[in-house]
Amino acid sequence: MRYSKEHKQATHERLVEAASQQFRAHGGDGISIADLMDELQLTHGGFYRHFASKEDLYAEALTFSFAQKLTSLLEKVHNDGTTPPLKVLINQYLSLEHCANRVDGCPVAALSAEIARQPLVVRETFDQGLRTYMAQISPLLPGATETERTHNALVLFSGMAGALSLARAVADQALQAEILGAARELYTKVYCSS
Amino acid sequence: MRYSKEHKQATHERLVEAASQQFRAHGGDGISIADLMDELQLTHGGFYRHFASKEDLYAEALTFSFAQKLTSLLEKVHNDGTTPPLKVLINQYLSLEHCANRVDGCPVAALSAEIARQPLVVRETFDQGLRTYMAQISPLLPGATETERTHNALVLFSGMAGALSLARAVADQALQAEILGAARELYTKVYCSS
DNA sequence: TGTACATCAGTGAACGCGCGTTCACTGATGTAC
DNA sequence: TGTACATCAGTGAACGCGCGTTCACTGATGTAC
Repeated sequence: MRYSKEHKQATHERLVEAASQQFRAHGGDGISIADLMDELQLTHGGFYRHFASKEDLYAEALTFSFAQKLTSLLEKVHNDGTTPPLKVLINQYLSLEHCANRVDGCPVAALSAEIARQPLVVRETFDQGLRTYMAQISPLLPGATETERTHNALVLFSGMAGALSLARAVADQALQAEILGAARELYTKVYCSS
Repeated sequence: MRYSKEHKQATHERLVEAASQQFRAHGGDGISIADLMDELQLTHGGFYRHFASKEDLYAEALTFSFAQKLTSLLEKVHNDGTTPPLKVLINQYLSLEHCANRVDGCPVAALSAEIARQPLVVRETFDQGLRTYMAQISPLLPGATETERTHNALVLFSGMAGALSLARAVADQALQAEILGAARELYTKVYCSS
């Protein structure tokens, strides 16, 4: 073989990571396979040695996005010893920084609307990613039972994703900050009061 | 003239309404001008007698979507004399019916993610639509000042839009109902307890 | 009132472009002998 | 150890398709005389 086994795997992973970022930033229709391959300094023809279709890549990239965002969120939670974990999480999710960086942002905020229109395979991948996401977050939430904590996590995250998505859509920067601030305030009050 | 003045206006309005529904259901890239014109039983060439570009139509359709959704939400609020207005609003917004009917759904839930990637003109139209939307809804919300009520409206609506969008994305119907139910419960508790 | 002309919403072919996907080919390296 | 062959990640031209947009044209009706 021209390339080692590790080389193929590495290219595959680089593709998934690049796609994960570009899909979050521009949506599934917002970047072409040629653009992605360009980013890795490859030509578009080679794409199909790694994936059966663009949809295939989209699904893999989605899983990657969930995992990456989860890691980055929890990392900052653990690095802050003084502030309550959930408060760190909320402040980080609803920050101007997260709002500006769609590339590394939460896939729920960036993609849930378009995923509703995707084929079943993609939507099932989404379910799986969401469930893992929620399972890792729910321990930080109030609630007597796991069901209750998961429900709280689902509502908090869908709510924050909605606020983030709205803030990103809005043209007026003052309104953008207002949305994020108001959401931060309310979710902190509701979930961090205990 | 071949057609009366009213005829042109009528075609224009039919186009905006059809586009408003199709954009909400399929996203801005999800339907073509030819599809839209087909729906009105016209040919695609005539489109440019009514709009300078697809983007132009998108902006007009967005304004229409806000107005239509606002009307339909408030209508049901006023038709229910017994239940508290805000509770009617929440139950309606987070219903399985709204979840299933993207065509007549809230533009925030369907389009905010993609509007973040639209040109400034469209985003400014979105701002305007959102402000009107919020101004009409805020009187139903708790809060001592108008600012406080508007903040509450922004957080409630972005939160509900996020929950709706997530429920639509999810493949598992049980999870879908769980998300809507949990969100209904929390928002009712938080905003309707007074 | 009747006639010639102007208007313009709508028609449908055409253009240019980008996209997802296919395919014959390349050539460095692994493997068989 | 050295040589011939097989492999397959990556190349780049090509295909077919759908899309937004343009444009010369149509023809029913409004308007000028």
